Amino acid sequence: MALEHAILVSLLEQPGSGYELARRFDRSIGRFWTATHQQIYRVLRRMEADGWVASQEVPQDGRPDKKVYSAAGPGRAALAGWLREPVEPETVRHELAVKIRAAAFDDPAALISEVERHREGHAALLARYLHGEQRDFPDTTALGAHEQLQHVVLRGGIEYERMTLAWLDDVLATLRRLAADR
Amino acid sequence: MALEHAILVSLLEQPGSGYELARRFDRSIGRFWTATHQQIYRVLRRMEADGWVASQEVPQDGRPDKKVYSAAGPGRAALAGWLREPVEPETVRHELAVKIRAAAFDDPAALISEVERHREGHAALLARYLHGEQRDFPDTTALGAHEQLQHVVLRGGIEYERMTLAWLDDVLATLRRLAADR
DNA sequence: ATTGCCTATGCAACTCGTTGCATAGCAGGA
DNA sequence: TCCTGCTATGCAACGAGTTGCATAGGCAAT
Repeated sequence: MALEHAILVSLLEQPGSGYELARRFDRSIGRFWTATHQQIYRVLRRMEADGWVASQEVPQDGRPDKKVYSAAGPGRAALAGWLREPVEPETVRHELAVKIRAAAFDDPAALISEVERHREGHAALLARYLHGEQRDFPDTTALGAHEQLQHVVLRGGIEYERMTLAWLDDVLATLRRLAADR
Repeated sequence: MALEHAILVSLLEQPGSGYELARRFDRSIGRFWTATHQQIYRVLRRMEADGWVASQEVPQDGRPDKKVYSAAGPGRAALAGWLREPVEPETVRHELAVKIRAAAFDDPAALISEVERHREGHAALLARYLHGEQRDFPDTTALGAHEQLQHVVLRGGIEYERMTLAWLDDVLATLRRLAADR
């Protein structure tokens, strides 16, 4: 289970409430590990019971109180131990790829608009990543260890999106060729 | 839920038993949708109850009997309907990426051998994909619709592995630089 | 002879993850 | 004014997915 570890990393980078964590997962972390707010709240309670994180009630005016969590000693130790254990290679759940193979048993043209929609989503995400890179890493010559590691993960996201865009163009060309042949 | 649909596609391409499907998921399909044999057996039973697939007992000598499943009419219809519904973008569960960010709070050098191990795995997979491409698509000028769609999905896998290899080299260079700086 | 692996299917128990709903105050627009 | 949406947390129920184990014959190597 890596959700605990992803939460720990996020809390070490910056303490926050369950709600704030959920938004971080929606934004940056979500490309590598997704989680809904339900999962996050449940895991946070378990982690607190295990002493991995500590929480503090923070009253706010104009909005509900929040419980701000931060990583505790045992959590850091657990993270260090996990770092030294091997992990499985990443898994991908790619429904669109299943659909493309399925299109062989139906009309390939029916998939074109769907693939175009996915292409737009990936293009928007790439733009957001590139914008974030400009903002957070304007000068790559003088970065600390922390920033260098964040940056190399971001570069992974950027390259993934570029690759995916090029592939979706390949898919679209194939589907259009097949549609024209009929 | 796309497991049903992935199974249907696989059975349309070639009928087979639960055990055979599990091996196909381990090999080719597994890069886009993973499933254990447990899940496959369970879903096959449900699909048969729903009339999506039909099965036939096949006695074998020297090994246990098997139940060979094939896609039935209602299954094909369900697949055609699913093709016209939008699906979510793919999700990635990338523990290694979480680890790389976690390394900022520990010793980055501790990750080097792990990343090298992952690199080897991806290099082996790329080699297998390229070998499969040579074997299954030696002449790309005269492919049917079916083969063109299979090929474009395979090209996606190939490009994914190439991209990942390049990124892992980038990660290794970063980790080694950080280790040398200490 | 025993051990381990492959084919083939399945049960039981568990954890992971999603979906729908509820509460509750405040802000902003039609 | 009403409706929508944001912040903030949580319960309950369900479905997806994993892990451990069981059966059972055949094959190959030690």
